[in-house]
Amino acid sequence: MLKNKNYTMKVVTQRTGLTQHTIRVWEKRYGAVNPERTSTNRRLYSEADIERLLLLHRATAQGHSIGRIAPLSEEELKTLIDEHSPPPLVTQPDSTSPHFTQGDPTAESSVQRCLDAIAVMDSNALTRELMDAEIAMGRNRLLVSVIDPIMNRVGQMWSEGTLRVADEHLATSVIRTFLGTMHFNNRAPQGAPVLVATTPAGQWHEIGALLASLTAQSAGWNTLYMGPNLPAEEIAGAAIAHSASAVALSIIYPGDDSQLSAELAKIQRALPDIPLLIGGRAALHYKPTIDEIGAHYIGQLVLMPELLSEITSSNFYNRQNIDKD
Amino acid sequence: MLKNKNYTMKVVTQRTGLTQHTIRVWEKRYGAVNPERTSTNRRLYSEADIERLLLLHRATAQGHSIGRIAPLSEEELKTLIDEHSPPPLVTQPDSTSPHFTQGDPTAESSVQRCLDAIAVMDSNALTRELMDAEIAMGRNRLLVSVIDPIMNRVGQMWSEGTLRVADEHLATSVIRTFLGTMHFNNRAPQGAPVLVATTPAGQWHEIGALLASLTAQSAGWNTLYMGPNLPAEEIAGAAIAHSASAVALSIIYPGDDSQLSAELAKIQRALPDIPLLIGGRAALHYKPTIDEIGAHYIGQLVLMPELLSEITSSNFYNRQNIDKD
DNA sequence: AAACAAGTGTCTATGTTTTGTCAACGTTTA
DNA sequence: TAAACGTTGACAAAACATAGACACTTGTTT
Repeated sequence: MLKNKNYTMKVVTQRTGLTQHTIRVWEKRYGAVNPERTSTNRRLYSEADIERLLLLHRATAQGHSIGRIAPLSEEELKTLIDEHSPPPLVTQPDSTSPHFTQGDPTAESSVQRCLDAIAVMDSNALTRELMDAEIAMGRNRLLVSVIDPIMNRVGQMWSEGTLRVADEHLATSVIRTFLGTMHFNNRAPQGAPVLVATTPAGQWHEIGALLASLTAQSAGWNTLYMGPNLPAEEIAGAAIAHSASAVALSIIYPGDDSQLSAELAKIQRALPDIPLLIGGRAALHYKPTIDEIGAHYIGQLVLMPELLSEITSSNFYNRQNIDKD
Repeated sequence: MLKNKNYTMKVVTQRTGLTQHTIRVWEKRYGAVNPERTSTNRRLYSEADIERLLLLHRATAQGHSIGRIAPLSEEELKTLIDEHSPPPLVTQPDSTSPHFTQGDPTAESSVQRCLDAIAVMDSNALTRELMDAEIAMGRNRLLVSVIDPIMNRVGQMWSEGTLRVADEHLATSVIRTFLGTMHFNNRAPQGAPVLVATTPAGQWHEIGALLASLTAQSAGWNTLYMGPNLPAEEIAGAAIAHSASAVALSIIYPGDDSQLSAELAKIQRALPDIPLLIGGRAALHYKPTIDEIGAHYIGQLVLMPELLSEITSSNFYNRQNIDKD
């Protein structure tokens, strides 16, 4: 059951992103929550109160008016928020289109503010914006609708020459830190399946692997993030040592094709029974290799949860050629 | 049963980061701990007491009120702290380092616990240990006496083959994240000198540059960390754009000598008036180049603050003399 | 289109509670 | 004797609470 821990005002503001004033006025005007009080009249919030305020914050951030949604139950709030976020459509990065995430104005404006911060090289502002976005829209949408688009956009601008290399590096570094911090909360459920996430030798960009690891975490997996540029033997060794149920690799840079293909093949050969998930911007270049060794290509991050649940549900053992129904 | 070693007040203040006053008042007002007493009324704290105070300190730093959490058990405190995911780390008043410690048993045991965590690939334990160490010994000592030694030791064990590559990667990744999070608290004093910290092209290991950046931060500088592997033109461009007073580079991997030497020379040529600080494990390999282009070699992280203060005092532009001490 | 009303977040003013710090002064330790 | 430790009482800053005013947006009515 829920332990009735009591949280003070300050903690609630930190966890919900709302101000003291707003929280009190929501209570007074709309009865949004009914916290306990101490003998000296201080408010004491429960875990459920915080959860509820967080949901209300997200819903209002999506444009709903607090007066209408304050009486709703938490279930209703959740469906309300889910209805609004319609991401799981494949949006091919049309190189001519400036619009990336259509249909999600909250995320879109957040992405824009992040790009602005990157443009002026204000790493603190970027971090702040990411933290706000996480509170306002939750982990999944942050990953799929904010960070993934930002990285795509940055990569695109970099290849166009619109963005300085230094900007790209700064952004990558800040986001790397942010994802690493998110990653720390690895609430390990005991019997959960394990995913090993990393980057094969020669591939130094970590963001993709971190995104994969975090996505798997919120799908209930236990993940082991190993950092970038890991040789095949080490990847295989770690996967075996931790009885991984899957291995995720990110490939960003289309380097020496033959060498990387050989690495991939070596990994799969060492782990014949473990599904290998391969994604990242340059993964498409290696599609033939991926198909040949029976690995799984992940074109978009949004598609990953589905694949993960397939792995856990079915006995997905060494089925090399799965022809979809 | 463990022999309860008894610690004096002074030790406890050092290890918890709390003041004498606070510790006593927590005991008196909230019964936070109940230390033994000597026959002459001096307090004697056990290891468990210190642990408990450490937890309380961290929880209060996250916004919980001491009066409310003081009665909680240590288990409850731990879960309370863990629930708080993305907090900016505690800003430690680390100005309390007048004497440099030679033996430093606190730091040594902390290093040992970190290495243990690395050996079993427990990234959460490693992170926790680093957080404890930051609180217990402050930022400066954490960097100089814990993290720097860990990285040296890991590098050494890696080259000896005592440590698996996977371990080394995991440790690097966790520490990278930790340092990145520390880096976020960049309170910018307006007129402070600016340091650009990065890694030249071909050098992918970030830890050294991050350490340099953080060291400069606690010396009062405003720093711009740019991530690894930055081409010479970009380094120069960033330094000029932000009117940097110095540029710090970390070199870990002794790669293609001629190419890196050329990069270094190019950087110094583009920035004739800006001091170039070069450190890292492999920096010694490039000593001739460093001397030739007039850059500064930093053999040890501890030596950096001195060099920084020399730079500020000599540059000393539009600043009036200080007549008060 | 203009005017009005309601909804909503923020701010100020004022009072109470909580909490860290300090001064004063006595005792123990090195 | 100087430094470290102890107790007590007092104080100031921070955190929290309430009430009311204000500005801004939104939606409705005239």
